[in-house]
Amino acid sequence: MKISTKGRYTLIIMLNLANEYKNNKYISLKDISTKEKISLKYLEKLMLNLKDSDYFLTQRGKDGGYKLKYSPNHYKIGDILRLADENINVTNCVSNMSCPNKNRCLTYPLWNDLNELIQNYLDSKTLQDYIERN
Amino acid sequence: MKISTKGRYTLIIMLNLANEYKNNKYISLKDISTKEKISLKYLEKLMLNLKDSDYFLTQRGKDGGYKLKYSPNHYKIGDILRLADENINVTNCVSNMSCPNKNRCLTYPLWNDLNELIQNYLDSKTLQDYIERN
DNA sequence: GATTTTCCTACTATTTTAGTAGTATAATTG
DNA sequence: CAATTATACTACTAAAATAGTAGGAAAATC
Repeated sequence: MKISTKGRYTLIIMLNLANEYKNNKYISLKDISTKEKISLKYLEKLMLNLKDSDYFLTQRGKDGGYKLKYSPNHYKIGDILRLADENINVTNCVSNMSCPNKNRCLTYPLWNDLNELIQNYLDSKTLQDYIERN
Repeated sequence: MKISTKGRYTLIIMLNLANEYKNNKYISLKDISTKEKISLKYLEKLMLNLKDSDYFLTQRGKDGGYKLKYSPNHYKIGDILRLADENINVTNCVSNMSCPNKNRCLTYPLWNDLNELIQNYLDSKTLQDYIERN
C-alpha cells in the first residue's frame, strides 16, 4: 500500500508551482528537474496526466513553463493524486460496485472504512497546506 | 496505494478462524479455500508468513487445521497486515530514518501525517470488530 | 498403510512501476 | 529566418512487485 513516484513526483511539481504562485512567473520542468533531481523526461510524462485539468497556464519557449491558474488553496491533494493516475483506493472492491462477493466479504467493511478515512484526509488538504512559509 | 491479496487473504484466513473461536475446533485451510474460493496452495504460502507469530494452535491430519490461541480482540489488524508482509507504510521515507532529503522534502509532512492516520486506524481495530454477529 | 493436513523450498507468469528515446509543435530572440 | 528553448505526444523497455503454481516432506489419525 504505497504511494508511487507517479503521485509523489506529481505533487512535488505542483508544490514547486505553488511556491512560486505569488511571483506570477512561469516555472519550467527543467528547473524542477534540476532542483529535485528527477529526470526531465519523466516529469514531462507525468504532466501529460494533468493536461486536461485546467490546472495551469503554459508558455513555450524561453522563460516559459507552467504556472498555477488559481491560488494554491484551490487544489485538493486528493484531486491531484487521482489525476496523476495514482490509485488511492485501498482495494478495487471499494470502487467497484459490481463485486459479487461484497455482501458477504468479511473484510469489505474494513477496507471501506479505511478508504473513507484516507479519501477524506486527502480531500481536506490543499497545496496551500504544504507550501513553504517565510 | 492498494492492499494486495497477501494482506487481504491473510485477513480472510484470520477472520474465518476468529468466527470459529467460540467453537474451539480446528479449521483447515482446505475448508477456507473452498469457502472463500482461494487456491489452497496460496493460502498455505500466506500462512508461512505467520508461522513465528504465536497466533494459533495447529493440528495435522484428519480434522486438523488451525485455531486461534487467544480471543479475537487480542489480534490487531495492523499487526496481522505487517506480519503478512503487506507493506502498510505510505512511502519508504516515513519508515526510513536515513532519507537524506527528508528535511527539505516538500511532500514529507503529508505522507508522514497520512501514514500516522492509517497506522492508528489499523492498530485501533481487532479481529473482534469484524467477526460475524448473530 | 492410506489419508489428511501442515510445513517448506523452488520456480514462473502477469502486472505495475519507473523510467528512456525520439520527434513534433510552438514561442522567443537575435 | 535560424537558433534556442520549452511544452506536447507516442512508443518502447527494464526492473520490481504481485500472484500465484508445483512438488514433496513430515506429522497425525483411522
